[in-house]
Amino acid sequence: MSSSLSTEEKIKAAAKQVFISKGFSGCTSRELAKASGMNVALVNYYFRSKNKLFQLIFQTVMEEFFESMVSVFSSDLSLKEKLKFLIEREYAFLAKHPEIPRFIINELSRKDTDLIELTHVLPVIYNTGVIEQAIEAQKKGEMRRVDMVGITLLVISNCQYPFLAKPLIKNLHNLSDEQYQQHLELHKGMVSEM
Amino acid sequence: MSSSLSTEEKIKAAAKQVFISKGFSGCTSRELAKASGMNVALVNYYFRSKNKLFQLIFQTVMEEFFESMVSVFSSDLSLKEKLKFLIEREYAFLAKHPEIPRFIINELSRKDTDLIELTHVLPVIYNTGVIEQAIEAQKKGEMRRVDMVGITLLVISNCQYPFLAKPLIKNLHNLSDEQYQQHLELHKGMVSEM
DNA sequence: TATTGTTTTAAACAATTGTTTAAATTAAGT
DNA sequence: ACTTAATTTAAACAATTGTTTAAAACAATA
Repeated sequence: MSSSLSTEEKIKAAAKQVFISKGFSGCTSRELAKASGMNVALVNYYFRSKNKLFQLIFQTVMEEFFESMVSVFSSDLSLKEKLKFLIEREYAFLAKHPEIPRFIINELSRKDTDLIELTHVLPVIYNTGVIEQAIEAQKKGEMRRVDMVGITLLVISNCQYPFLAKPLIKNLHNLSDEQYQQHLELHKGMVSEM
Repeated sequence: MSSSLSTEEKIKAAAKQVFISKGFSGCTSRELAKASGMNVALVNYYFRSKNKLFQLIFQTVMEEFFESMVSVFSSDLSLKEKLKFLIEREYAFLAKHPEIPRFIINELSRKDTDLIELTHVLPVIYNTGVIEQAIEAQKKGEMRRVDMVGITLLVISNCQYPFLAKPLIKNLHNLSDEQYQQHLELHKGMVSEM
């Protein structure tokens, strides 16, 4: 099945996995090559350098990361429903890709990397009309007086952190994977209620 | 002033900074040495290896990290007051050391490191009597039916994440440091209310 | 002052890093 | 089949990695 992919795609797919789980400075060119069944020269033949390959992959990870968020915001729902749905979607995404928040936060905090352009994500979200909905709801007094930044911060805090801090919490409370999974479900319910 | 410290202390202090901001695999022995004004050989003279030095520093960072948490839990306060106070303390700590949550989560998720022992932290917390307080409060119906794991998860999610995700949120909403600071304050107030 | 042991230095070590070379292989077009 | 271009390979490159060596500088003690 993996042989049906082109060499370029194979390298990209493997590199994505390796970068996400070990970070840019946590892996070597040869590791990237070996993970895709290729050699070092091929990686640089297709992507020029380790850094270029990383940049490419980080970009796509970011896009996937915001995809569901934007899709929910642009849906035809009330603000309340949007938030509820967003939490649902976030948890589903993070259950599939639990390593991604750590990866993104990490690499964004690297000072030595080329600046990542996120500015194009912002207009997309703003264009979904969700901002207007929030202002409207506040006028009607349906919502606490918190701006959009506050809401997203609250929502993604409680969605992402439990995945982000899994090794910390597990270690701290001496939990098995199954036990932690249970707490995740409980937490999700609680977040949805607030 | 820095010259009043011993060589060993200078190296430790500098290495702490470097490790926290760049991670174990994000820095080199020579970088650690230079940051303390010493040379590579001295680092290994006092600490045997980069890995040993890291292990030592990670240990102390973890202890500092849990210190305030434990001190609050062992204080002579009601459960409600403890939680309120904990949030206050956490925010104060994180304002001083905003990089630490990322550092800890990151290094704990590394598969190739020697296992970190956190188990001694747990008994300390349990011995503060805070667990008994929680059970008591639940019996009296003063508290929602959530266990200790759920509470700590909720609290530290909302305390740590805003610092953790600063580069992400700032980038996403195009905020200045000052603007982000304002949102932090707002968020803190909201968390305290819940 | 001579003799310890401790601290610091510069240099070296082999191994690994990211990247490039140039030749070998395969594929495509005529 | 012949030619050209695209892909893959193994080997090499200089630079950097973590760590060690052995000698120098220093401090303490007698």
